[in-house]
Amino acid sequence: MPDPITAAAPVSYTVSIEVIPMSIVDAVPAVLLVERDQQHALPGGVLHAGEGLEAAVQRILGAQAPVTAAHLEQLYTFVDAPAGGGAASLTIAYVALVAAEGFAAPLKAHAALVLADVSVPWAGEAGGPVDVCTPGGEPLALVAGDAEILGQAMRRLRGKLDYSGVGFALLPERFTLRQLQDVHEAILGVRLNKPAFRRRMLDKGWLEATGERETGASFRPAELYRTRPVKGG
Amino acid sequence: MPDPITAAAPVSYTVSIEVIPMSIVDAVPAVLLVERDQQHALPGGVLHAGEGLEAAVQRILGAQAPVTAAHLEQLYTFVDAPAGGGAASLTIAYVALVAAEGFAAPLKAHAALVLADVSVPWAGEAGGPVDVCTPGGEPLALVAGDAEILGQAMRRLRGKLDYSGVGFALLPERFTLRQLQDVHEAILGVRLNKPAFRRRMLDKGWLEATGERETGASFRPAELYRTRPVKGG
DNA sequence: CGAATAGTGTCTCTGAGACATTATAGG
DNA sequence: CCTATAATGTCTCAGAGACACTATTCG
Repeated sequence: MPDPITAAAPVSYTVSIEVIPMSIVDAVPAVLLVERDQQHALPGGVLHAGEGLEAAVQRILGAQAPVTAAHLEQLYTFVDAPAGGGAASLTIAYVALVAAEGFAAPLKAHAALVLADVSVPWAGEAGGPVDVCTPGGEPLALVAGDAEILGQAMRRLRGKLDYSGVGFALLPERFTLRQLQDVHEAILGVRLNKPAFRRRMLDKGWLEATGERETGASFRPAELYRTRPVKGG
Repeated sequence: MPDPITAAAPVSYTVSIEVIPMSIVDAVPAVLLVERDQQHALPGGVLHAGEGLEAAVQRILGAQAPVTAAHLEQLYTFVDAPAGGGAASLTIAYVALVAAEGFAAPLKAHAALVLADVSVPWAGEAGGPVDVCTPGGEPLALVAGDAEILGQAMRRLRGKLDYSGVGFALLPERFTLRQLQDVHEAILGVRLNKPAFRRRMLDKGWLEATGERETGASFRPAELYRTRPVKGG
């Protein structure tokens, strides 16, 4: 027995998307933020008609922070606080994982883009305070709500890190085991044991040695690995 | 540089919610489905204006499958296939975990409600085919899309089971370790080792012995436990 | 050869599975 | 005293941390 009013005219929502373009820069988790009115916000925009969610994420990234996301992941959806005007609205948060080199070009091209280091303490499932600052260490003011989103994103990554391949999305196509370990340490915020980390990664069978080696180092060059194409799907 | 048309009139979406009322019945994962037109669907409805997401979930459950959910969890959001009419719409899927006894009353009260056993094979992250049938073993026809949602729900539960307390939401307030193990085995679809399971659970510190014992069994009664109130938040 | 890092061998410790043994209820 | 299940002790094995040692590149 539906209410006749809502049945005749179901409530309409404006649907926004917010994206967290995230990477590991200098062994620290970092995101791209857009500067607006002295504050810093995640890139975002409105979902168009007939547009897929991931397509919208790509469009918004292209317009505000043109990075190549190696992994897109939906985080969660929430209703926005009513904005006075009264139009109901909803936001869907996405995480976009990018290799570190992917941040340089957009930072040069878009003056409003800012690189921010993120630190999220381990506070169980609930999560503690999220700290965002410039690589220099100056704290940044975040738009209301974005700190919470960043915290959820970091916790999601931590949870998925060692049973899924999300870590690889933060690295270039060829990488050394040390780089992979740096990514894991940055996300987890913990130092890991080198031999144990190597064993675990190689035993998973996700990696393939290329036979090539790092160049440019003044010490023994590390072997380059790539993710192994999974056979059979 | 926003497009003037969409900026003036941002696209409106109708937002639906679908809920998976899930429990473990007779050591098997089970859900409540609504029968409609020879098919079976998850309970669902439209999000009202100014309504919170969890409030909407509770309202929809109350109307279609009145259970007491001990744990609500947002699963994911997707855009619906355009329904001819052209109105854009979006669905948010939720999981509602219920203690097994909570299914009896709504099944009696609502004729359209059906209890269905769910089986989701372990097929990595991608997931394999989802099988839904009556407790008797007869397969049920699901509305398009709902099988995928059920699969995601089961995989989410499997992932969270042993680092979070979700398992407790599927049990009454007081329960035996055997019941807890049955819940874990049902969700994971695997037999677990009894001494190891006991040790792990007790070591986590989430449990508290009540000193009371099971009644009615014709053998040694098991001790009843409850979840320990977490101190300090 | 020295510096710096890659990569490996080995010992130990912890946590889980396997299995057997003891404990306790009803009939 | 028999049966069924609870609860626990112990052995073994696998995975991870700690640590030291070897390997390789540049200057």
